Amino acid sequence: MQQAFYERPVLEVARDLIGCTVRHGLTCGVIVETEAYHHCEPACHAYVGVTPRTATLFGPPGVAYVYRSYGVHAMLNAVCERAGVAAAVLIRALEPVQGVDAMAARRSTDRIGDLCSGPGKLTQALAITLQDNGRALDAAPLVIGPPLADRPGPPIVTGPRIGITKAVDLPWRFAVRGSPFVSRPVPG
DNA sequence: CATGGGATTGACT
DNA sequence: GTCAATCCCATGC
Repeated sequence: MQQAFYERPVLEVARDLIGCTVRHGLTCGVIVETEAYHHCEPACHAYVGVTPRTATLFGPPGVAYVYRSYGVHAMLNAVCERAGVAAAVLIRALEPVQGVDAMAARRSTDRIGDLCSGPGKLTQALAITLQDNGRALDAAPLVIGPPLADRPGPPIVTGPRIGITKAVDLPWRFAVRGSPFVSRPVPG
């Protein structure tokens, strides 16, 4: 996926990333759930402006923004829109495709539906860490690629974002309708 | 320099 | 359903 793909309105990118693949090392999965964030709304980390933490978000598109949540989990985002505009798509869930054994070992479970069904789960399953922050998303070891050739475009549903306390009503969450691999069902 | 708050998860009642 | 773990960083003194 080239930089021009990410240098667009973040809501378009969030929708278009559904069905794309995320690969880290030997593990790979298909994106089934995303959320969009933009510095114009208070749920976004970059709402406060440029800081050491948010510098990645204000930088060029097509790179990873990885941060630690609740002191425990790493969260993977794809930086979008032109440099100077902070926006990103949070990758919230994957359908495991390749390296399932490695994912199961890292996650300490064999249940396929529990390997990548959440933003903290998928980074653990794919071994994505804060070391990946700022890394380009079009070259090894961390690559977001186009949808697999043998897969039709899935039906997509939208809804409010999960786990936030501000701007809770914006319908900026996207997911594959009926997918068993999403973190939580989309209302409606 | 001290403090408070998370874009969550898993274990437990 | 409740709740603790745990750490980075933004903010304020």
